[in-house]
Amino acid sequence: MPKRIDRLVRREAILEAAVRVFARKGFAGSRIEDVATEANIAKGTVYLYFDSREELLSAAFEGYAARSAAVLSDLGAGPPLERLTWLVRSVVETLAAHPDHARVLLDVWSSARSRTDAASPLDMAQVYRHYRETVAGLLRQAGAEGDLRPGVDDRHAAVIVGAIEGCLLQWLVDPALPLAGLADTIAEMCVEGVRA
Amino acid sequence: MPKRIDRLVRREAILEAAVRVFARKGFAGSRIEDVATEANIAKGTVYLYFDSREELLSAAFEGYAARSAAVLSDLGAGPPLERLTWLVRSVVETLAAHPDHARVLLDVWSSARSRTDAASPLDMAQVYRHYRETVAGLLRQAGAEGDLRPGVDDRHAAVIVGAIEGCLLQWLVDPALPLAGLADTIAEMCVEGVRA
DNA sequence: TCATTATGACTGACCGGTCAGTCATAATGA
DNA sequence: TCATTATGACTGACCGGTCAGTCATAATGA
Repeated sequence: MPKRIDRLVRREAILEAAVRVFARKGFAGSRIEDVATEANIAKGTVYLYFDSREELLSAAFEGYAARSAAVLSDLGAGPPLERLTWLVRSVVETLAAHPDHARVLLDVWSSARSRTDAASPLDMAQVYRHYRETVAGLLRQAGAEGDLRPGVDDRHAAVIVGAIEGCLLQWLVDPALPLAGLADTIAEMCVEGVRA
Repeated sequence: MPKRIDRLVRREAILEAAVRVFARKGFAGSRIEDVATEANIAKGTVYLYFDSREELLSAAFEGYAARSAAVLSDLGAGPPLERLTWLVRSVVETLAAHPDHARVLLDVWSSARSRTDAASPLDMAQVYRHYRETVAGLLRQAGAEGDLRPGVDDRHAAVIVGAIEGCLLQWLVDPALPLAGLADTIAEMCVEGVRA
C-alpha cells in the first residue's frame, strides 16, 4: 500500500519542518504558515496531516520521548558504574546530536503548566521519572556490589539526571557552552560523586 | 515624597500579581487582563506602570537576577569546598523558597530565543555565566590548597551549576519531586565529585 | 469653614492587527 | 472520469494597547 507509506513519509517531513521552525522561533512565535513554508507546502495542507498546531508540538515531543526511551533501554552489560558512565554519555551525546529537537524541549517544559487536559501526551514529568528510575536501578546494583560510599540513595539519581539536564539547559540558553565537550566531565562527576 | 513611594509600592504589587499569574498559566497563556484582575485593578492601570506585557516579564526576571547575584556575592569565609557547599545549598534553598519566581524561569528560558532586540534584559546566559565563574573561582582556590583530585577544571563548574538547575527543572516539571529535600544531596555530590 | 476648581490616577469600551482553522476550488493521477 | 490530495483566500475569535471620560482627593480662596 504505497498510499499509506507515502502519507507517513509526508507527515514526517512536515513534522521535521515544524521542529526546525519551533527550534528557530520557539513554539509561541511559530505560525502554521511558517511551518508550511518551511515544508514547501500550503498552509491548508498541514491540516491534512495534523489536527492542530498543538498536535505538531505533541508529535515532536513523542519523537523525543521515543528516542529517550531507546537510549535508556540500551544499557548493555558490565559493572553498574560503567553502565552508568555509558548511560550518561549516551544521553548527553544524543541531545547534542539533535540540537533542534533539544531546543523544542524549552517549549515542552513550559507547556506542561498551561496544559489543561490531563491526558496530555506532553508528559515531561513521566520522562524524567523514567530517567531517575533507570539511574536509581543502576545505583542499587552498584550498592549491592559495594561500589558506593555509604548514604547514597535514590535522591542521588535525581541529582545525576539533574546534572545532565542542567548542562543541556545551559547550552540551550547559551550555545557558546559546548554540551558535547561536557559529556565526559558530567559522566565522571556523577560517578565519582557516588563511588566508594 | 509620599507620591513617588506610593507609585513604587503599587508597581511592585502589580509585578507580584504578574508573577503569580505567569507562574500559574505561563507567560504565553497570561493575558494583561488576568494580571489586572489578580491585582484588583483595571487593565488600563497596568499600562500606567508598565509599558507592555513584555516589560512585566523583564521586570520579573530582573528581580530573580538580582536575588541570584545577592546569593553569589554572599559567600562568607572558610575553606573553599565548604564555601562551595554553602553556595550550592543557598541557591537551591532560595529557589525552593520562591516557587512562583522559579516557575517564571520556564518562560525566561524559552524567551531568550524568540527575542530579537539584542539589548534584552532577559539575559539568562549572563546569569549562568556568572554562576559558573563564581563556582570556577572556588574550585581554583580549592585546587591551590590541594583539595581537588587531578583533572578538575572549569568544565566541572558547569556541571555543578547544571546539577542545581537540572534539579530545579525536574521540580518545575514534576512538583512531586521535592527540591528543598535535594539541597544537601546536590551539595554533597558536587563536592564529593571533585574532592581529592 | 466650605464652596469651587484642579489634579491625575483609574477605568473599561474600543480599535486594529494577527492567526488558527475552514472550505470552495483546482490539480493530480489512477 | 472521478477519487484523492493540495491550495490559499477567507473568517471570526482573540487580545495588546489606547484614550476619552470619571471621580476621589487636594488645593485654593472668599
